Amino acid sequence: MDNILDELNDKQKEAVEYLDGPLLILAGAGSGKTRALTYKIAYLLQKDIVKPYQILAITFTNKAAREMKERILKLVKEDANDIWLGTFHAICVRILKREIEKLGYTRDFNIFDEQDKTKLIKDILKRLDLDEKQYNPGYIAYEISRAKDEMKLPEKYLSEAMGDYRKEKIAEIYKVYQSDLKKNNAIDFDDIIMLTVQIFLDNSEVLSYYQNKFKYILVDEYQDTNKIQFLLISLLSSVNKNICVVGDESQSIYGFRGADISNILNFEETFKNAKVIKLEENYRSTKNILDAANNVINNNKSKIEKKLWTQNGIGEKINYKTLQNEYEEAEYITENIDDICKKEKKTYSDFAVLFRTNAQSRVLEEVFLRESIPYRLIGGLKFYSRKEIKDLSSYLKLIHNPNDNISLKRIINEPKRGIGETALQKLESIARSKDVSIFEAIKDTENLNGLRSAGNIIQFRQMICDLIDKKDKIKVSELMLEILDKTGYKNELEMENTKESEDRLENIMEYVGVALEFEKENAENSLGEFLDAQALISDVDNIDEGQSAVTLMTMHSAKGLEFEVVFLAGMEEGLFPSKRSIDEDETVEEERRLCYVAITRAKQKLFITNASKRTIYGSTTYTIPSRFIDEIPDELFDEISQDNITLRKKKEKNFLDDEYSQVKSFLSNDEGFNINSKSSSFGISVDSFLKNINIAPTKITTNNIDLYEVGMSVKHKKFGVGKITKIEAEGDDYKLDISFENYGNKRLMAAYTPLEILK
DNA sequence: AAAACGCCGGTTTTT
DNA sequence: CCGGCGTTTT
Repeated sequence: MDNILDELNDKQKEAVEYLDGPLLILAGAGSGKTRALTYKIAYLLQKDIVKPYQILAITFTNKAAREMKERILKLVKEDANDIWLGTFHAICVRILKREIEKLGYTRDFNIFDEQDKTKLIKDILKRLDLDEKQYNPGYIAYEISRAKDEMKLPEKYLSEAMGDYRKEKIAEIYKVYQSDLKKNNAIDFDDIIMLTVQIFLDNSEVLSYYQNKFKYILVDEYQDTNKIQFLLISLLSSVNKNICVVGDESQSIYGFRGADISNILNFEETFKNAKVIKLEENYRSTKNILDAANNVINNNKSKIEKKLWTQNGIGEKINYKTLQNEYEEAEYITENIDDICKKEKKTYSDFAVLFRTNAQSRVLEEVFLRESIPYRLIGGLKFYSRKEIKDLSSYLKLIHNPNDNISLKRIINEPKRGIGETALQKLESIARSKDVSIFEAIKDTENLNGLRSAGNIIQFRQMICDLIDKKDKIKVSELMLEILDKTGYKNELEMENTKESEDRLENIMEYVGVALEFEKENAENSLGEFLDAQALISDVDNIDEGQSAVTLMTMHSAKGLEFEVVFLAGMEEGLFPSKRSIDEDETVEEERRLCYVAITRAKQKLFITNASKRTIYGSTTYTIPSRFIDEIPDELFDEISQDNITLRKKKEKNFLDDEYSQVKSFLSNDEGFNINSKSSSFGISVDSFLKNINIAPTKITTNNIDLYEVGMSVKHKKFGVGKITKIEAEGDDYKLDISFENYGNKRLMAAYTPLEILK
């Protein structure tokens, strides 16, 4: 521990030792940026430059915080637990717990999740008599969220909306939303940071306390911070000016949720006398993999010049394979995993399959299950959005904070206890007229006069009050069991005795297990702490490295992680880059950065796959390989992949103008295949399709077009059974004349037509 | 009050 | 294709 600096390269050492003012560490993928950060903290403590509690260190996930804490503990003996180390949200909740009363909330505030938020917005729309179709709750939520990212309170939002009727309406909704939250003594996810900043701005003594307290502020993954996070750290660092941020603009992938890449691009201008140190040596990947990543990212116009290099060997070449459909793609992946496991000394946990959308995971899971390959799926797991889990957690939230109307409304008649819609509506309007919460209204028995369900309501009230009395006396897990028992929730499920109810019970017990786990790790476990932790937890936080299983997750979730072998599945235009991004350069660039992140997760071996035909959400589309594949030089692919590439190139060359028009007329014809499908799915519109071909002519590798013969019986998805009457070559494709039994004669292009050969 | 039905809409990524 | 939600039915 005397010479922790010896374990660093020159640049990292420089970054650790530089202590005078703002420091920007530009660190490419796998260059040991987290390592530099960790060692810097250890160094600060070891040299006794600051006390642990004077350090504020912000990570992107709770898991990263946990790991960093462990590593610091190993390096220095100081108590790393006293460091303020966590995500922006975790840190701000901690501050809010101390300071939120200044804004008129109490410490027992609840944190609303997305579902609660949407419910509240829908409530408000009803109250304001606005049409949900015109004011899509999801869109409103998004707008409010973006506004909060920029510290725009309803008044500010309104002032900017002037003249725009719709925005003015949204401003009105936002205003009511905010005041409703407060009445519920609840905050939403974005409030966690916004309210913290608001407290700082309104209370100079509070701000100055934290400004002086934190002598050093460190931020990891700085490229993914948003405006308000920037504001927060600017405020906090403005006294001591010791702000050290680490990031890589090439890995900025959260623009869609307000992350502002200019935070990192403009760091030097914003923080005077900032020092910049670049970490450019990659310790993770082979040269081939790094080459691929560099080539891809070089297609982005906006980036800070830096060249990532490695002393690692050249390594194996990249494997690229186009499969017929998503099932074959999954099978190809499992086969390769099996194969590599057999031939090399690898375990399942060395592998990761990364995809763009969670929707892709279903087929992968299916095949992994069938092939008996253990896997763990990160994210997409809707455990917490399951009804039974939401119900139980709503009970907990109501008990913790009885003013939470959203939670109360969810469970007041769950399980059924004869408190119907009319009664609830009456109670709600009484509560509103008296400006109290619904639970508060229930407490006054006079308010129940004339309600048929008054008796039931009183019983409910008593039950909740009893549970509130108990909440601080027993453990959270015990409270859960008590709720399940006293409410009759458990009994009802047991009586139902179906497969579904059994599943639900199982889920509930798993949730109780989560609480037990929490109690083990947290000495001072209170209900509030448990609920906060639940609200802040992310999917990656739960990765259990211990078990030997292949990791399946989105490319976003993979940020910051690394694996020996990585599969990138579904590398297709419209999927990745996503359909919604391909019309704008800026968003494509973000997709490209995501691709860069995905590639650089791999240490030794990279597989890229796509399916020529993919079914998602019920509709099947023919696909075009992702432009990102073209951006990787051919020579980086292995021999087996070359056929795939040659085939594609050949198609490209022969893809002449008249064929474009054929494709176009074919597509607009509504015959055969549904590449467009106007409003739905991941398919590609004719325009983007053609635009794409023009930008980067790509192949259409599809059916085994060579297999068709005149006289063959074939089956078409829409036209049914028919016989091929004529085949004519058309570039690399064939025109098939088919006489269908029920639809007459049609002329179809072989490459675009899904035909089943009947013989 | 609860179950059953049927329609519509959304389906990128998430601390 | 799925879930959510409003409507109708019992």
